[in-house]
Amino acid sequence: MWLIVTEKDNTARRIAGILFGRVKVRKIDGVNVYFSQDEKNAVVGLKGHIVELDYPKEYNNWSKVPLKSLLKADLVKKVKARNIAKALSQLAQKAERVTIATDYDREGELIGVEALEIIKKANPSVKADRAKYSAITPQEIKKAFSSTTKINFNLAKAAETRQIVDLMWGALLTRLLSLSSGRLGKDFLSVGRVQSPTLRFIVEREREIQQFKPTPYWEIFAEFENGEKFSAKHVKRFLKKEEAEEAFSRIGDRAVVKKYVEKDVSERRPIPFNTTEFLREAGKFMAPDKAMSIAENLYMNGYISYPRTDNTVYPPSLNLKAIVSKFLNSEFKAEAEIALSHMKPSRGKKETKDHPPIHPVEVASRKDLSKDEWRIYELVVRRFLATLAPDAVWAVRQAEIDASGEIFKATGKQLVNPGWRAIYVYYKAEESFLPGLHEGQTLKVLSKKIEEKKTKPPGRYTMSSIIKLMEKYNLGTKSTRHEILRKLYSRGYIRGNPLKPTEVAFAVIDALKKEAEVITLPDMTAKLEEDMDRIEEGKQDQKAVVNESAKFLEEVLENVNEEELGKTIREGVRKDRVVGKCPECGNDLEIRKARGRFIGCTSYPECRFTLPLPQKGRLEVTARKCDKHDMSILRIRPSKGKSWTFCPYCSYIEWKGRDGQSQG
DNA sequence: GCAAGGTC
Repeated sequence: MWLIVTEKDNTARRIAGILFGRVKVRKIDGVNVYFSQDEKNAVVGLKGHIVELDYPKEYNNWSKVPLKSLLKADLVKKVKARNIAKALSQLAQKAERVTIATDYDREGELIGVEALEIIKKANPSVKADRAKYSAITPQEIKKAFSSTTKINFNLAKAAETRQIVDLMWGALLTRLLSLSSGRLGKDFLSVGRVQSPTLRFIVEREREIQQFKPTPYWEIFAEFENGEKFSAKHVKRFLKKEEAEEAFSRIGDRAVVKKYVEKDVSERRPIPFNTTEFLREAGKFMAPDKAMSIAENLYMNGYISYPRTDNTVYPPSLNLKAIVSKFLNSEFKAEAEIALSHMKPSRGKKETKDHPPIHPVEVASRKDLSKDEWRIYELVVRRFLATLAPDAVWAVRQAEIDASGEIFKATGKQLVNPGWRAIYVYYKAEESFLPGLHEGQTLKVLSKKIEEKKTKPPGRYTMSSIIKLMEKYNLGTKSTRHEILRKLYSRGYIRGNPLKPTEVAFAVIDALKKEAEVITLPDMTAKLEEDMDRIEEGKQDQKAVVNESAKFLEEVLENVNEEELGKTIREGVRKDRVVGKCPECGNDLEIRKARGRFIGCTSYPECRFTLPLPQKGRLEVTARKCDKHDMSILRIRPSKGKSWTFCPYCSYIEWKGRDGQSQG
């Protein structure tokens, strides 16, 4: 038998369809296997990595295992998907040839080799080869399977090295920080090659905001008239009040048009969606992890294409016109017609061969989908149609006006041909008015005003802007970035959106910068990429790369002052428990634990002010404050049901009020 | 109970 192994069930099914025509599906150990009619060929799909690298059981007790021993431990491969491993072993016994047809990239090569190792154990004499394809189309698949190559074990080795290095650094530093600060169990503090640099970006932005000193400046505005009224802004930003006032007083009641231009400016249609762009846009109304899971669902149900892609260029094999035509019989009829009138696809900078940009594949109707699913589906449809539509055209007018030597600028923008904007309705077209003028024309100055403003600190990152930043620095992959963010939330490192780091996050980043700064920098990923390339080329071996990491980490352990490290982190943890100021003595109020949890004053026993707290459910301090009491809003996440938020002081007052009534 | 990477 010829056995073909793909990265996931879905591609197994499609490849079997292309290669065999008619397919017999049978479940082996609960796993779909796609056979040809004569059962001489079979395709089976994995679930990505089916084995996981880990420390042996003896290393499980964090408190008892010396950290140093983690550096010398032999890692083991634990089977994660037991049923798939069993199915592979069974199929292997009947197979004389196995073709690895996982994704054509580094991680895919390792995923394939993992499966091959299980197969070889069951049948050592099986012959193995590799099929490489970059699109699941009949031509491409047939070509790949008629011209298979050798398995690239060096490439798999490179991916495995990444796993070892990530685990080693992650486990050692995670345990070091958690142990020294006493944050054990579910409260542990994680460290990693991707999450820590990401967190550092967030922490450093917050520090910039905290240290920001607003400086005042002055701007001058004026209203002019040539029959029609319009306003304009002085070209200069004044840093001194006196200068602004001098300029202001010079402006008389007449002005002259110095320059005037009218032109049509076209605004390019948006580029096709890759995962990052998609999550960024969905981020306007939905959290990225939710948007991602909905997109996966829509994909599984055949409404949209594969949502994990870096590609922003439609491949020529994609029949765009056929897809657009489907929407002529849908509520997007008008939009589809605009696209069909043009049909010139835009293209982004990134072109990869793995998957096409995200696009709809089937027409859905509103009643087939939940409300959120529909919003995501609609976004994908509108984006797709917009990428094929004509550019938008704006009529732009620009004027420079001289008012007694003071120069003002005014612009008018009017959308004359909406093009793609009629389809992609997520950006508002902001129009502004300027009447037609001509150079040398005299204007009346109707009014003038001077405004004091202040420079503003940079904004916090949002979920979508941080994902964009991660992409820029090559941190994580299209499939993991949103999960890294989720991790930062669940570790209590960040709160809210825009992202606000907690005090623990500050403490963790400060501690890491002092003890092992490389783990907080994107450079580490860059260096690892270089090492992996060299391993793939056969110029570097795994051991050398792993030893280099071990040596560095050993030095960290030798130089670290655990007591001091623990102290800084514990101080951060303490600050995160502070919810506001005590109304009786003005000291910090914090979440405390005695028999149950409650809010108490830090100057206890001098001050005995307390507030009650619900005893059940996970308690979180949110980034928001109550307007009335300047106290942090708290959130309870019950084990079942929806989470809810409250101000501890407000709800205490309310509760006391009700109590008073029942007694009186 | 640790990482990041696949996939669900």
